[in-house]
Amino acid sequence: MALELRRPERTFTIRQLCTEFKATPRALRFYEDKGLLTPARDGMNRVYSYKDRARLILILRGKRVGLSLQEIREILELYDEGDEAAHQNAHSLKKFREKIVVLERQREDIDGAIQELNQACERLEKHLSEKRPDLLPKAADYDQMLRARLDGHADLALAK
Amino acid sequence: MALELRRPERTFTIRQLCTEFKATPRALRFYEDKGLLTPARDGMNRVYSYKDRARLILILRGKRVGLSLQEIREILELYDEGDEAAHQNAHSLKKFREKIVVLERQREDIDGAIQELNQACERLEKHLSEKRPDLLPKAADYDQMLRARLDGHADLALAK
DNA sequence: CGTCCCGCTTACGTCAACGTCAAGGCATAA
DNA sequence: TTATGCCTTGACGTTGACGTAAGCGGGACG
Repeated sequence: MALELRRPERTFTIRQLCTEFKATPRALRFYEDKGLLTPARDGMNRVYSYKDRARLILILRGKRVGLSLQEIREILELYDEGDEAAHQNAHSLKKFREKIVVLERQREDIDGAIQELNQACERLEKHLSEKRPDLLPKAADYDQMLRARLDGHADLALAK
Repeated sequence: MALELRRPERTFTIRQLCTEFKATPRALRFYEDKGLLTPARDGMNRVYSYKDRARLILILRGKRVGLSLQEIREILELYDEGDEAAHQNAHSLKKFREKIVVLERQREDIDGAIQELNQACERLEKHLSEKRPDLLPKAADYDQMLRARLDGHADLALAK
């Protein structure tokens, strides 16, 4: 099935991409409005290519790390216009470097936040095990959590 | 000076905190509106304690990692009600664990985004060095960047 | 044949996180 | 005294990223 998806001539409907990546048709059309996607058309209907799908993956990940659609568009544009407008590109270069700095700090922040949440969890578990051990999560719940985590990564696995 | 800041009885005006953390008074009042901060008052004026300042640090970092003010409030609430409502805390525990999973994925996303931005930068630099080497950043600019980065971390150094 | 279900477009609504006035209080400086 | 400056509380405006509803066209199903 992963092989199916990888076949370059393969195309997708809007709904297929939406269900695959848990987006909405409205969102994809919005991205198109903003120039981040330009799917082909079959009559009126949008037809997304394998490349469009790859762009969508980049868009969604960009969003998750806090990039604006505007910034994401700049990155995407860089990918398909190998050339032209060297002046603008100098500007892009500066902005990208700045963004990298921001993201690196963001990663530090996330590490810190994870640490603190872990500490908070430990405190909570200790508190609960003393006062209300009945409310502590059971082995079954933990199992459930692991499965959820894997589900969350399913699209990433398909994406590479 | 760091010792000054650490003295627990030390208080802060709204503007002091704003300049220290590059926020605006409007933002701090907004956080108060939403229940994330509850500074004391001297007449009409807000008086922020050392603890308020610590909360603000958590708020700002929470924002940087993409938490909503709502979520940040939940975390903060957990910090000062060490007790009571064990049932609710069991719920908090679950939410925190989920949030940790989200953050871990987010860190992966950030690593990927940094990689891509770096690649994009390399391509841009190569492109520029061939066509418009005059537009390439100079050593002075790099110096400037490093200074900016250090400034950005000054508050963190004071904060810990 | 009607009626779902998709899909399309256009247009207005919404929500978070503030920004931006407006109108005024209190204090210090000229 | 007036002026300057920081603080206050509303109240309304803004921006980004969509949601939602209205209205139409086209296959598929019963």
